[in-house]
Amino acid sequence: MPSIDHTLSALADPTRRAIIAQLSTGEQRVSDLAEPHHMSLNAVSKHIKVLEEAGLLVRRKEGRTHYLSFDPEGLTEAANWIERTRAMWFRRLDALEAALLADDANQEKRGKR
Amino acid sequence: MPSIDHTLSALADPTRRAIIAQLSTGEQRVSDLAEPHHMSLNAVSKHIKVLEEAGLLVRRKEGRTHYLSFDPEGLTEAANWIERTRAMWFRRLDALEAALLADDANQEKRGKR
DNA sequence: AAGATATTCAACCAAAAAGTTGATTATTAT
DNA sequence: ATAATAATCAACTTTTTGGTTGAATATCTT
Repeated sequence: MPSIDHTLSALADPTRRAIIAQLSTGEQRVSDLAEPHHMSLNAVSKHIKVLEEAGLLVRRKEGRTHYLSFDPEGLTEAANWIERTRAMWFRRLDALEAALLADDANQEKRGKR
Repeated sequence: MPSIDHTLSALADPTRRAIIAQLSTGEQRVSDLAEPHHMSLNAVSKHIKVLEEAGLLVRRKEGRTHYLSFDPEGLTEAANWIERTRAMWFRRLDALEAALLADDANQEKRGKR
């Protein structure tokens, strides 16, 4: 069970986000994923491992080659946290607005009196 | 201009997410934010700085005390990245499904022949 | 003017992250 | 059987991170 900590820190690295983007067209081998990045194959292999442990990638082995694909399920917890946080904020804003409106109404009354 | 890297790695720390949660009820002083965490005030002060630099918090100084509040705007870039990524995946799934349906149709034809 | 309070700055430390190179394991091709 | 290919493992280095303590700065209170 990958935690939200893992997911978010996995996503915080640009190379890893690039790898995810590379998988938009479907599964890719480790070497294919590594090719565009100017760093060793080993380094990319490690990035893949991090993404995998974060639940963002799944690996399918076929002989000596490993095929990686993106698992969107890995994103949901993080996405939910962000949306919840925004929502809590908008509730706050709404409350504020309501308070302002109530105040306006009071002003109105006082003005008419 | 805080990058998405900054935002995501800021959010990857549980203490920092907790701080954001603490701000759901409105602005708080540094010491108030620090109080529930079992670590030094200095440590929390640093976490706040990280969140601030990531564009997730804003600081208002009033005399010697600093009031922090959450800035939901800081979340949008990260939220967009995640949503875009999910969307790109669902497009892929849709394409796949379409292909399968087309295949089914072919099977159907062949069956009837 | 002193002292208390709110906060940051600076220097340090230990652990984790991101990269490297070299060796190892498995699998496939000649 | 040998050699080539696909990938990981292991050991090491450098940088970054998350924490500490102690000193400094700024403001408020008496």
